[in-house]
Amino acid sequence: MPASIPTSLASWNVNSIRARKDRTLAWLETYQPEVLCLQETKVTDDAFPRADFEALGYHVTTCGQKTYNGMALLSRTEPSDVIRRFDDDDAEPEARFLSARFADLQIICVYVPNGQVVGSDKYAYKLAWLDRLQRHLERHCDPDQPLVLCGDLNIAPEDRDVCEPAAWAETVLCEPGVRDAFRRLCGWGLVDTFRLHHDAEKLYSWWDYRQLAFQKNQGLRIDHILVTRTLSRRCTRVQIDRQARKGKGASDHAPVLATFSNEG
DNA sequence: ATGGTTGCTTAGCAA
Repeated sequence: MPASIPTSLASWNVNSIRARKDRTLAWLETYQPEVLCLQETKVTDDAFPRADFEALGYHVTTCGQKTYNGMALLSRTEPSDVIRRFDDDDAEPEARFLSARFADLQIICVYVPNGQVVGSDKYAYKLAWLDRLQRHLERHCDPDQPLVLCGDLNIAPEDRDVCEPAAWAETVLCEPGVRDAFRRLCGWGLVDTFRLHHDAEKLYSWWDYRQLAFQKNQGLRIDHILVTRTLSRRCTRVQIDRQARKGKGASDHAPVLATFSNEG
């Protein structure tokens, strides 16, 4: 078993790293994952509060922009082969794709476009973006090698991932087009680690700030850790940390944490 | 009831 396989890896849409810095630092100290993939950092690379995370012993790899989107990879070891934005388009204005290598392990962190409303220009962009992600995997990655694709996919893959499936069915998080895209990613060779360990369970990773959605548990599971076969065999546990969504000053997303063993 | 909440940036957008 390669030594580079992390014992644990997490993904969290923090909805601004500057607004969530203290919560993120505290969470890291508690769970101490090998890698934490952040989305919606909402900050340019030069303004990312990297020193605070480096002080905890993490390398900080950012792919940010002003105001919107943005990701960061916090990791115990330093990555190589960092790719920011799809490498087939240097002009891509939105920071939504960050890929890095840790020895023989490839990690791709994504913040998939939300899409706003089915039928809108933004929704067409979401579907096109998901196609580009699929193409990236097909052209540049190997499903037989250790690879993690994680982040805010803005897709609830099945009805069991949705509080009220009928009410959400025609929204940008659930309608058939995005669920097809999710299935195509899995068809390439990815496994939804959460469903390895939670079958019929309805657990969510995002709750709207409005209408007391969290208190009423009106959520959806749209944040995912997908892995190739060689890693799914070693995935021993996946948790969604609801605790982190609680209280004033929380992100509207909870972190997802996957644990791996070195035994295959 | 087309609302409501949050963050960034400062009235409006995105989620």
